[in-house]
Amino acid sequence: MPPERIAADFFARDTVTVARDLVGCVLRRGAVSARIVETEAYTDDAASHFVTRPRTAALMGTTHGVVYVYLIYGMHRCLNVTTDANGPGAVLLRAVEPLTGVEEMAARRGVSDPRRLASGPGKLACALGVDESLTGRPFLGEFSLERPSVPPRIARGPRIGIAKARTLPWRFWERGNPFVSK
DNA sequence: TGGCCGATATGCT
DNA sequence: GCATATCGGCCAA
Repeated sequence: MPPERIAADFFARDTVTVARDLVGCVLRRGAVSARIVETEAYTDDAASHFVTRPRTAALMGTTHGVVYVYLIYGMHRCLNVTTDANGPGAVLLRAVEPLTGVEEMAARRGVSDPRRLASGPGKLACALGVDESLTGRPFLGEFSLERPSVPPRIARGPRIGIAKARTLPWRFWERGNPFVSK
């Protein structure tokens, strides 16, 4: 039985549900494939770019299944996919476990330790060769996604690196997976 | 383990 | 003009 390929309506659903369901999915881009092990949901909460960057993150409110990439700290990029056909939302991809194309990711990152290739949002975007030029493109035009063959053990807790809305448990990760960010 | 700091787009005063 | 940001690498201790 072949793995189930995800279609665009996957992203039309509630943002927190999409964030949870993305954990364990296999992400592909060219020769690179990787298992998503950590995500975060952002909607219209106080930490969301839909609120703090209403102009640049407007596509959170007008689209779903679209890539949103932003620059942070002047040098790191973060990869998001917009969600929810009925309201603003996006999911931040925070960490992946490399499966194939490891040399390509290592070359982009300048490190070889697999655990350091994509165990954080900035590292992930770098390893996948993602930059701001992808913003606005259909996510499934740039990547493909497959559902997990076996359901992952998912944990949840507060999001990382934010000052506001710190109590919302909208970070999801695969429990025990060593490729989750620290 | 903890502290420091880079390098820049964005939004606010 | 200024403070800040969904971070990560390096270094001292």
